[in-house]
Amino acid sequence: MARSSQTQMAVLGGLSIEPMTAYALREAIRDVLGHFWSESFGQIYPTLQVLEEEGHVRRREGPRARSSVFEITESGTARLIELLTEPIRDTPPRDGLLLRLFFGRTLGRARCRGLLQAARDRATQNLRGYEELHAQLSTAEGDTPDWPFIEVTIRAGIHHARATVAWADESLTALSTEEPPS
Amino acid sequence: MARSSQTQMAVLGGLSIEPMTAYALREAIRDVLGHFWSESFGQIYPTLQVLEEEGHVRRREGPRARSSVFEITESGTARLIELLTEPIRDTPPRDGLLLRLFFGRTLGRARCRGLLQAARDRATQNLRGYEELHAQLSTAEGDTPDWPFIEVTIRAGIHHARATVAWADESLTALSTEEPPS
DNA sequence: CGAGGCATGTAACGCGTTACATGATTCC
DNA sequence: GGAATCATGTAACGCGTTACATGCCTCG
Repeated sequence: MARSSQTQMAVLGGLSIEPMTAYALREAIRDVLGHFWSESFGQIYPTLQVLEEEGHVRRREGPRARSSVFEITESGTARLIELLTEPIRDTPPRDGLLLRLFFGRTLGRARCRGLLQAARDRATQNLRGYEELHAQLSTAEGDTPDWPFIEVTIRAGIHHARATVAWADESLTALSTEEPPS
Repeated sequence: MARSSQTQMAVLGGLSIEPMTAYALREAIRDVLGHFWSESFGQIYPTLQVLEEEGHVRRREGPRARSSVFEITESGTARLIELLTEPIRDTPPRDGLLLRLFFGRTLGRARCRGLLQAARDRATQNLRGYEELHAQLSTAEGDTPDWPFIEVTIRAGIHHARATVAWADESLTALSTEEPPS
């Protein structure tokens, strides 16, 4: 009974879609899972070694000398389902933007508006990113069984980005006056 | 030039609104900042000691023996502004729900729908929580200069909760068929 | 033949949580 | 007088990031 690992979930999950090198796995996580997940090299390599020892992944010769392509084994798939079924461990929230806005009286209205505008810009940019990602992946993966699930995660990003834009607009209006109304 | 600390920001910010004991500070952070921030005892106490040594907070006799009420000093306010002005350090995202849904093919549609339904329920519950919080604080703090900013953070929660509900509904529909369409 | 990207790993460090440990006060 | 809550702190541990260290391969 190995202890639970979120990194194992992401690694096994990635390999369940397609065998890859550790390097490619990291890129895939960054580019595709990037808006809701992250893993660093320092986690991925040791995790792959552990998974190999436990027989959950198999190492094959890679495209170059000293490079390896990893593929998931049957026991790895079982382990993945086990991990996926575990209760979600929610990380304590830490939103630096909201924390700053909360203390907006001290920070000042002008700076708050700056932060809100920046957040709005980022959100619209993200929105475009999601649309690109959706277009790109729907042609590449559109007819694989993974696609409907991938799409769900992208649409989560879209919904949240839109909500952020609406909230930022509303808040910019609310904080528009330089001095609070008497 | 002390190193940046997110905990210092939350602690000084809390005390900038009202002097409190460490215990009350933790409760305030949990109850009011809870939906976008968290601090644990293990952080709050050492941070208060550091801030006291640096002269950013002052310790006064508390309501009981061996208890202290902390209040922010002038240099503490300056330090708070300094911290508030620092660029936002965004924590790498880690959304366990989206990670599981992404690997939904392996997890199975039924379980995905379960997760989505649970997320939807939680979001509607949060929504109610925000409304309560809004009502409660708007009477308690409604005419303080902090209120407009507090309201902005609550409305962020409301917007995101609504977005989550809409996304969950849409996704439940998308994943409603037991077998993928041929 | 050099720059940049592919590829693999290790080690140190910091942040933050959890669990532990203790005691005062209030309310029933 | 006992339970719950207020109150203060410490210590160990784990997770994850960052920085470091190394080398191959391809393209221009």
